[in-house]
Amino acid sequence: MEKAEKRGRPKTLEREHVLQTALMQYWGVSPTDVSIGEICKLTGASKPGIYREFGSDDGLKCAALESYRSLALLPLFDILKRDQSFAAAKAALVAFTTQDREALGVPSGCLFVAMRTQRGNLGSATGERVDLLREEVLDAYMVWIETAKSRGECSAQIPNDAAALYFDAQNGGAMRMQKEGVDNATIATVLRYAFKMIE
Amino acid sequence: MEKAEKRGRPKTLEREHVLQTALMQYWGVSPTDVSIGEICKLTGASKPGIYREFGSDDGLKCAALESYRSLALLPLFDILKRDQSFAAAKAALVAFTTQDREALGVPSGCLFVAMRTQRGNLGSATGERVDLLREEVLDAYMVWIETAKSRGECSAQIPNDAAALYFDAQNGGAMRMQKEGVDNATIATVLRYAFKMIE
DNA sequence: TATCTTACGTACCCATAGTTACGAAATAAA
DNA sequence: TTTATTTCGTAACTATGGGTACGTAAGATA
Repeated sequence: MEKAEKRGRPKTLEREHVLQTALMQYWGVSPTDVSIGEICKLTGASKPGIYREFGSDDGLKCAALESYRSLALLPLFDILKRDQSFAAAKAALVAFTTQDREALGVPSGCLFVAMRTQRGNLGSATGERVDLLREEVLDAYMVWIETAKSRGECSAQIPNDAAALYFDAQNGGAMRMQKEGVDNATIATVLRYAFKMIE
Repeated sequence: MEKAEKRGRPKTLEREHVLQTALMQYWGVSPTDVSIGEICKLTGASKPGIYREFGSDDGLKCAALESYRSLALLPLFDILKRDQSFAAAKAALVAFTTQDREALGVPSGCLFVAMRTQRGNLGSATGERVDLLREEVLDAYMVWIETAKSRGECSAQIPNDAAALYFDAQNGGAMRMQKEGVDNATIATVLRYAFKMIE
């Protein structure tokens, strides 16, 4: 598994460490308020080192977003795609969204939501990735609702695309509340009421 | 009405013009992505002139927020306090939120919502004003719901504080959708479904 | 040992943004 | 006309942040 010894000076930059640090900072602080210099201080990496590894600020953010997708978005997709009742999925969504972040050692709020509101301040690579992810999320919601309707578990008249926007908006609202310091129990209450609507 | 002639060089800085320009920029672009220098270019005012008039970046933002309150938040409070049925008020909220901004010559989205998400990047004066306004908004929703319940127009079991957060979240979501380019008709659909929940 | 290759990191460049020092200009009062 | 007063705006200062030039270190190969 070890890569054969290559020529030249061996690389010492810890890619994963830098990436995880960047992710946590972007997530916990804000994707547009954490400088490369800050990441350097926190990881001990040098600026040129980070640029060699990620190409640019945009590249680092993009890589962090990709990590975030694996970490926080895939579980969401999993809930929506899992073979379970509409009601069970909604409950799982509430539970997932209002997890105790502190206990999990993970920041509150949602990096993806933050990047969407900061869309205009992101580099092209990250920005376009955000757009794609948005599509992916809305699509996942839509397929989920479609399935629920076809199974007769959801008889709401709302069009599927509007319903997808609706669920996405609820999630966004929950993340914003979390950032504003509303406690998770209250957020869960709000979400349950919001999700009760469509059934 | 004209102020008596005062000593010293007469003031030439057009306060209202600067304030309105700043408001529209903060609103249309983002409160944290418009520099004083930009406002200067747009209004012809000089930097020291603006500092003399508003004290600081924080002061200008705070003044702009105050203007925004009069322009966009008071009408909201008016809807909530007006003597009308719960259903009528909800309809009015939807209509107000999804007005054709272009036709009104006003940016899409909501400066107050934007400032809330940017809370950490605001100066102390603006930041604290934002906090106060948030209280004011949540309070207005709460009184409104309380009244509706006491009138028997709303029988939802949701606690009043959670309901206030709920409506606030819906509004925030709508503003975000508007910024992301979702058309007002779709937003109205989503909002109507969201508001249908509590009745 | 000499050379080629690759990565390292200090120190810098440049642009932007908030802020202000300060001399000039304009007006009323003396 | 001189003086006191008030505002004006150019040109700076300082800090920050994205990005990089370049000489050096560390290993493989010859």
